[in-house]
Amino acid sequence: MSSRPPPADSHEQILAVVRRIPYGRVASYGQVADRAGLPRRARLVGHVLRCAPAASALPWHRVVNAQGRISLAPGSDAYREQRERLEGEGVVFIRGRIDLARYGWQTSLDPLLWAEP
DNA sequence: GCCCTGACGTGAA
DNA sequence: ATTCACGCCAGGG
Repeated sequence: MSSRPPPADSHEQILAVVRRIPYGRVASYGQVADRAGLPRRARLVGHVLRCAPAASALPWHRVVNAQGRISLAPGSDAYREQRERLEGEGVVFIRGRIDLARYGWQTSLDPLLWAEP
């Protein structure tokens, strides 16, 4: 058996994880890779997303880098589209950054976990 | 085949 | 906060 999943499977795994990111939340490339069973393959996630058609139903915009910043050239069309999609879901940008403690997927400050009665 | 680049991450200085 | 180095590896030239 292979110690590593074949490329095709890796792509499917990554896409599957991205599809699971909830509305209004964001996940980092590393987090997606991790949950896809591909630790330290953050760059592969970026590559897969780049190859993925923008017209697909994939919520690619919910994937940002570990600093809560959009990893696309600031000012580019792609950058604007990702930011607009996220803001449309209620995600707030502060000086170009997203507070991962609040909008990150499955973080300790998840409002659902700390919700008061 | 080799070399460089890149939608990244982490840790150290 | 910023810079540097290293790990990882698919594609393109």
